[in-house]
Amino acid sequence: MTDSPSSPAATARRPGKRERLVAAAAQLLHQQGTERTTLADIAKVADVPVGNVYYYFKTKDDIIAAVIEAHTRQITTTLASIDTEHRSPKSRLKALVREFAAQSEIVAQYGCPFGSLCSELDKRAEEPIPAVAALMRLPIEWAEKQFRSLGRPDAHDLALDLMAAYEGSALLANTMRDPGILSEAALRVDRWIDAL
Amino acid sequence: MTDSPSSPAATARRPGKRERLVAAAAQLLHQQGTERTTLADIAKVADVPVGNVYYYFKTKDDIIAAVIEAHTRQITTTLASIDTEHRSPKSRLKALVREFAAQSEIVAQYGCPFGSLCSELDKRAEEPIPAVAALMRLPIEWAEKQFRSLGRPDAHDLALDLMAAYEGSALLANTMRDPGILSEAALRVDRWIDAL
Amino acid sequence: MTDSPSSPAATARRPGKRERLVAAAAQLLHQQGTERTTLADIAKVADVPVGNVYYYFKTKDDIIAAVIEAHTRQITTTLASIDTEHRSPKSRLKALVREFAAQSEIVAQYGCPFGSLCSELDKRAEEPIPAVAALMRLPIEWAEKQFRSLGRPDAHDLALDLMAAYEGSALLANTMRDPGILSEAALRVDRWIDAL
Amino acid sequence: MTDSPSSPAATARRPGKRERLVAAAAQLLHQQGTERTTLADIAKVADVPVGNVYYYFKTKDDIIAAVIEAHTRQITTTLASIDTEHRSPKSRLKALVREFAAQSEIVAQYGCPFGSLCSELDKRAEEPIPAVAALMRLPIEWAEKQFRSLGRPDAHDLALDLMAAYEGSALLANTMRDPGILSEAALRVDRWIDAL
DNA sequence: TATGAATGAGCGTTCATTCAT
DNA sequence: CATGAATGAACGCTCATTCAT
Repeated sequence: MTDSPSSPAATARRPGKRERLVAAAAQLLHQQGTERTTLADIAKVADVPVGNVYYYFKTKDDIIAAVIEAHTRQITTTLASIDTEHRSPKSRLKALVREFAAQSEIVAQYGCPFGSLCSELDKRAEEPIPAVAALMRLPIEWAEKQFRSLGRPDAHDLALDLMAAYEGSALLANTMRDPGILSEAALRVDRWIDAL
Repeated sequence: MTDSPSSPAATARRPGKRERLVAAAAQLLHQQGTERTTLADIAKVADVPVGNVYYYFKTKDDIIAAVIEAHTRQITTTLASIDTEHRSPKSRLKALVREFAAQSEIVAQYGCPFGSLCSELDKRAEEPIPAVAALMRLPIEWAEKQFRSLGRPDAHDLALDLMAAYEGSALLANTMRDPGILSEAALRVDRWIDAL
Repeated sequence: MTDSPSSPAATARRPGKRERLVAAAAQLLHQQGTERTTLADIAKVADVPVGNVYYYFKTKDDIIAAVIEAHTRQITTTLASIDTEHRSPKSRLKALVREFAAQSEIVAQYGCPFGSLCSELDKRAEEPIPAVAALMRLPIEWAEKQFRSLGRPDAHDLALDLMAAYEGSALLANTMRDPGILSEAALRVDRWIDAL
Repeated sequence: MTDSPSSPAATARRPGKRERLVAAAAQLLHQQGTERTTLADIAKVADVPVGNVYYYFKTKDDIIAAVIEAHTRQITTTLASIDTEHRSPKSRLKALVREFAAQSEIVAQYGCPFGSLCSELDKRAEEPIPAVAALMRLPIEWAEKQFRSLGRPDAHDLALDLMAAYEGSALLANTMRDPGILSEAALRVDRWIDAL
């Protein structure tokens, strides 16, 4: 019986505890915010004893950093897969918009996972954390590239506007607890892209 | 001894302890966030003894509510004064945009005072707080009225887009610590209004 | 009924809670050492709720600093009272030795309160703490002055030897749990002073 | 396969894991004290996996006991080698004093390794630990023998005074961070021995 | 034997809130 | 009205010790 390549190792031990912790932290940070989420909360959701958390992460900030990293990776993956599955810049941009709109329900409940994290972490440190800014920079730069492919000289501004429209609509949708705000904004952005 | 009824007392104590508390809270909530701001912080900035805070506000949530109320009042005042000073819907909308852009420096440092408050308070309670939503609803409804005056049947959507553009740009400006993101977005919105 | 001058104030409140905390800390630091003494220990002995400790002392280090200060004050007082009650340098020095010898029982159990504190605190910080060194410097300088009054040009060395003899004997007495080691060493120092 | 019985194993592992642990513990106990030194610290300095420590030592107290034993052995060795290399009691005593003075730099930094250990361990247990007391008793008894050889009936007291002078000076040197205090005290003791 | 991982009790500290005067 | 003091629950974090392999 060969070891399936997806399983981490032959050792039956360690069923991705670190991953579970990061996933639990990401979920709780999104739902409760950084300050209201305790390490005990994270440990409980991940089903890991509290003391054991510190074997994987030296401080709470380290867990937060891991969550940011996980988000960054997810964004990168999503953008790469859009690049693979779509050829034209317009269809790529619209795919991103669709991706955003697909989360409208959860965003209306808890806000944009990236946006609210950026907002909160800004208050945690004096200096801005580069890794956090990357959460916004990555999709902006990607969108800019698409707009440039469309021959737009104002590609950077368009990318900023696109991202701002999403983050702003996410905030409004969350504040009003109305997913429609986000999904309808997405529709308008979609038409705007078509009209470019 | 002719103590005028409007003056607080014969004792030379500064007027408006409550006002000072609310102002201090508003400032600190903006700069440090709700969770990282302690009542002791607020009391110190307001120069009020800690124990005395509870004479004016039963709980921390009450102070936050007072801050929201103060913000609401300020928004109302601003919109009213725009109404007074400008006649045409377009110049009114552009006046609001100018108002937003004027804060770009402080917004880049601490985020939009209203937006980040909405974002944070969403995580503080299960149920959304109507007073918080009003912070967004008020300018949206006002803008909607202006767009309607311009004869736009999609006035509501335009108002949402306007506010989303501001809040989204504020978030990006804060995340990147770049006031230019906000002020340049304002320029584009300005031209967009002109072009309507 | 006049307010007795020794009572702190007319307010019946605050029966020297801070003093009780410092006294409890001094006792426990002596008996258990700095590291093994918890704030809960101190609070319990002082009969003060744990949370309340932080009203008086911001950190554990602050309590330790207060204990050092209390010790410093006690040393100063003792030396001053010896100065008052004795005229000749020799009888003063012998009074100090008597003071040391009087504590032989408790020193044999827990070590010299000053010496063991110096020893422990040395390991707590990179830099030496001046206030700690004063615990040793004060009696040394005082003794030096007495030896100088006796016309000894090597007054400083004699003072160091005197203090070293006490601290060394205290350590031996504590290690062997034998108060006799300290009290008999004191007798020999006494004769040594007489013979000068 | 002729694995000589004295060589640890065929695997090229470094010899003396246990020895390395004791050496690391001795060093860290001296520099950081017993309470501030963690098993992880010791394991890291000894370059031994944490989990493996417990194969050699059941508890932290066991490692401490091993350090005491190592110190005891070292003292015994030193005294024996002095006995070998010196014939007269006086030159032997002076050799010990020289031994003490040679460590003045490190003692000024971290205290006497034996003295501070005695001081700390006194606070760790209710009952005094005989093995700890031996750290002091051994050199005292050795010195007593030398003084007795010199025909001194007060040999025991002289030995106590000698050791007390060293330990006391070590404490002062450490507290003031001044190696000179110890080395100059050693000079005076040297002259005192000569004058006997 | 060897080792990375696990565990839980406890530590120093914070803070919203209450109380006595 | 005003205020310094009091309170306790909880938080982030540490660490000696144990466990599974």
